[in-house]
Amino acid sequence: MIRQIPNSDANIPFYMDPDQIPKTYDARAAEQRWYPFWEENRFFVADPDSEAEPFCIVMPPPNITGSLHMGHALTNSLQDVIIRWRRMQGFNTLWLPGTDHAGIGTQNVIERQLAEKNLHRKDIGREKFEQITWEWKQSAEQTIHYQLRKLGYSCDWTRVAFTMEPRMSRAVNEVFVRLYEDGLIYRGEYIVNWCPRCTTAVSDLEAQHQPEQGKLYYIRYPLEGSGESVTVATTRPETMLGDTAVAVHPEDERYAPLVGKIIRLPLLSRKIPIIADTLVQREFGTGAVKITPAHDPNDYQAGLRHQLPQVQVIGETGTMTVAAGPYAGLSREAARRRVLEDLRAQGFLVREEAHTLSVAHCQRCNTVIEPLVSTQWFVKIAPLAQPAIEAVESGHIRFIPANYEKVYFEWMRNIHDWCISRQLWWGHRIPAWYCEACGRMLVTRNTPARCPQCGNENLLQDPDVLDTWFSSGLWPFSTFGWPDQTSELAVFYPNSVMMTGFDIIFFWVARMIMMGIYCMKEVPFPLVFLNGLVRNEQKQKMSKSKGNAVDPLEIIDQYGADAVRFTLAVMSGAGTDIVFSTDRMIGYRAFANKIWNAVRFLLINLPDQTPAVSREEIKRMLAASPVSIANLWILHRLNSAVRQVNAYLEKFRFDEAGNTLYHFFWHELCDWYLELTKPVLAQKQGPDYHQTVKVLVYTLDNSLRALHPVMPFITEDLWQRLPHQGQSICIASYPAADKAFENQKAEEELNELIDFVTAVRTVRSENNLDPARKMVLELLAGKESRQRLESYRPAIMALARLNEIRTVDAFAENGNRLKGFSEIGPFALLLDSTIDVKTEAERLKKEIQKLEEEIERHSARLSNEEFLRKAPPKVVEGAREKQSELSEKLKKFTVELRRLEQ
RNA sequence: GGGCGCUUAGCUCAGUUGGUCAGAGCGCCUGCCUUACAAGCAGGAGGUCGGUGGUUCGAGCCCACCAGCGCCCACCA
Repeated sequence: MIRQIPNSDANIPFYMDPDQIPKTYDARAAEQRWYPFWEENRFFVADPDSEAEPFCIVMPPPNITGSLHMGHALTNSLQDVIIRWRRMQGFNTLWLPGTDHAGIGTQNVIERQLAEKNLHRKDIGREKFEQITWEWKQSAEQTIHYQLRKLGYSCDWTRVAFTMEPRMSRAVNEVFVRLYEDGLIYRGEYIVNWCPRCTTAVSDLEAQHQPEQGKLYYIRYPLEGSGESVTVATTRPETMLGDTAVAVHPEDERYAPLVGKIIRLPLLSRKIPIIADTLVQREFGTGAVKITPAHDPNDYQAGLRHQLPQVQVIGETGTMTVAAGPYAGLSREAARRRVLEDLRAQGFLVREEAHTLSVAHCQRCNTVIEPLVSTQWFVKIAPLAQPAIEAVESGHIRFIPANYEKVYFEWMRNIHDWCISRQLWWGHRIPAWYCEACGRMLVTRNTPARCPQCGNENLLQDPDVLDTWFSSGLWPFSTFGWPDQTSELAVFYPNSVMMTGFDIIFFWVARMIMMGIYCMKEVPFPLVFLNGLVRNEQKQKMSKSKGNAVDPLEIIDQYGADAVRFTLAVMSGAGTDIVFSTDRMIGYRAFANKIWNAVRFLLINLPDQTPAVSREEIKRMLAASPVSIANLWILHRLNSAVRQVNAYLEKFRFDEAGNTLYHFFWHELCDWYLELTKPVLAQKQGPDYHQTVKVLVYTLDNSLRALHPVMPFITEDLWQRLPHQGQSICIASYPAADKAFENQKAEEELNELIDFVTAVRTVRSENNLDPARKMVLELLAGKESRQRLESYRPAIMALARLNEIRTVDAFAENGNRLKGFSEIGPFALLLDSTIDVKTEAERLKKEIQKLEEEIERHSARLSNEEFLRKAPPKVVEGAREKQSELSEKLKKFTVELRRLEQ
């Protein structure tokens, strides 16, 4: 029978008949089948009018600079796990997807494309450039959305957002104007980080410092009117052309007489003063520093203190200005070489020594940052930072892992004003206009018609755009239509949790917190979960710029989306990076196959027309009639696994949640329970058979639902074939623990059975007995043990491959027997051939030695009076019990060994 | 210069408030195509938890120092 899935690709057959279901899981088919089904049935669409408790995550919008990489797959897989889990728990769940225009990043992408055609953006003009970039945005966004769907993410596509769409611009302008009116945005001339290649200012965060091997050059500056001179040390000799002073420490006795004297700057012969300023460190270099206010942040400040002129010798594109005199027109680098040559030739270069320095590079293009004085817009950050710090201090926002709170505080407490203007073409235009007639500046929400001062209608908008993170910072509320008071905003702000990479705490998280509190008077989210980075197998950070980024689609193609998701989830420990490992992918692909075959096993054994089994039905069954140990046990273990998984997900412990599910499903459900049901299923009738079918259906149904948030495709694909209630596993309920299923006794008894079967298998394996060969087993057992055995008998016979179990009061002396020990009692496997006495004795000796060592450790503890006196009674008692258990076992082993050696 | 973190089986890592925690997965060794699954099944080997000292009846787990390694922030020419 082939069932047709509504809205799904008709070319992919969906077999219901167990005989037709393939033996291996076909991930591609399941993925193609179910995503359209989910989306078209609107399972992921949130309803702001719902009565249910809201649960909302706004997706960190990926940059439209390109396609998604494994880092996106990681953070979004974790988000989808949480979102799907909460949705199944009945929350009114919203995961809002979107993309970021990524101002400088995207502009660079387009500029590189133009460069391939030997074009500069100025060749085509701003309008054309914006048009091309919008076209790029369309295609990049399409690719990203496709990738997100392939990964199975359950986002609400009816609410997809983009940071530069009109409603976002409205929010951006609103915030800008409010901040301006509150005096928190100002415009002015300051020294900023300037990228000469991007020809824009960048923020401190975008200036990335890298250690570089350079030189410290000692240059002699002659004093005016005397033969004396002062030697300064610098790593950037070309900036001497812009020197307007030399500074010494005010308490430096060596230079005290020189303060106030005039120096004649070499090469340019400019007269500059010697000043005293505490910025100078006496121990460094010569204790005398050249001051270049136009090209160094420290010197800039010193220049202001001493009213020094600023001589800009390096221009916006990194070439020397006319102020550099004979060096004008040279690049920074060429100018440095020429200056050094000339200094050397004229005897001013005293010496040079190796020196490691920290050089700032543009985050986007890696060009060396040039500090330049220019007119920019700034956000006054301290008043915004203060409440943002308090929000975390007071616990209104918590970080997971918690130690990132320290990182956050460290940065927030030392924060500088934020340069938000960029001399770029791709971004939100700054909502400021200048009157061409009177020069009046207007900061307004909407484009003004005329100058309120002089009535002139010729107003020019500020050509700059905003730092891309300005709009990202509004994401938790701008996506809901703010500044309008929409119902979405009322329901979904604050968001429930912010999940993102730790590398953008400062860029993004901190700014969202500041902006959220400022605009909404309320924190944007109570919880920040930070995931690690994805590294390659050489532990290097995976990134597009390094060229080692991996497209998730390729990996999905090889292992299936569910295996990729499971691997990422289970590998993301608390706050640690994850090392991308194909071995793990292979392992979890195998897990998917295991799940596939477990369900296939059930379907093969399932009578036609078996109905779905509810929790209430199982509870009634437990209350009404005797149920086999195996059934009691698996219900107990499922319940326990479910309880743990829920607890782990509450704590965002994806690794533990994944491991719990994996271990339960494979090593409890498949390894033991399914094996235990085989003899029962073979009966085809009787109360145990009917109960077992029910428990199997119930257990697999619940297991699939428990696994669904991590492995959505395979679980839906299988669940649809099981007897089930409801349209899709996506909106089925998530399993929850229930005390009615707890059964410690079943656990103990089944552990006893497992111990017994394992003991028999061990004996067989260590004596190289054919695993397939059926054997006769004798069990030396008292009354109680015999009773126990009866309930296990068929299971043990099947699992240990026995054709008979005899209970005896003593082992007969005739015939060959292999002895073993279990918690139930000593047993013997009957052999028709001679056993290797020596091998068997060796084995026993080894066991005995192990036991003796363990007993030794315990008696040492128990003979320690202080342990007995100070340790909690529970611990002492536990140790005593263990001790007697071990001694008992040792006795049996010793007896057997002695008998063997006779 | 500040701050954060890591060092546990060959590899990648778990080890929550100190007392069955010395664990998992992969890899390795042995034997099996046992009618759900060879992307499988059964059995097994392997670590004095970086070093030293301390606190404690008891320490991968707490403290100190030492030795490696990594990351973040920072205006030292």
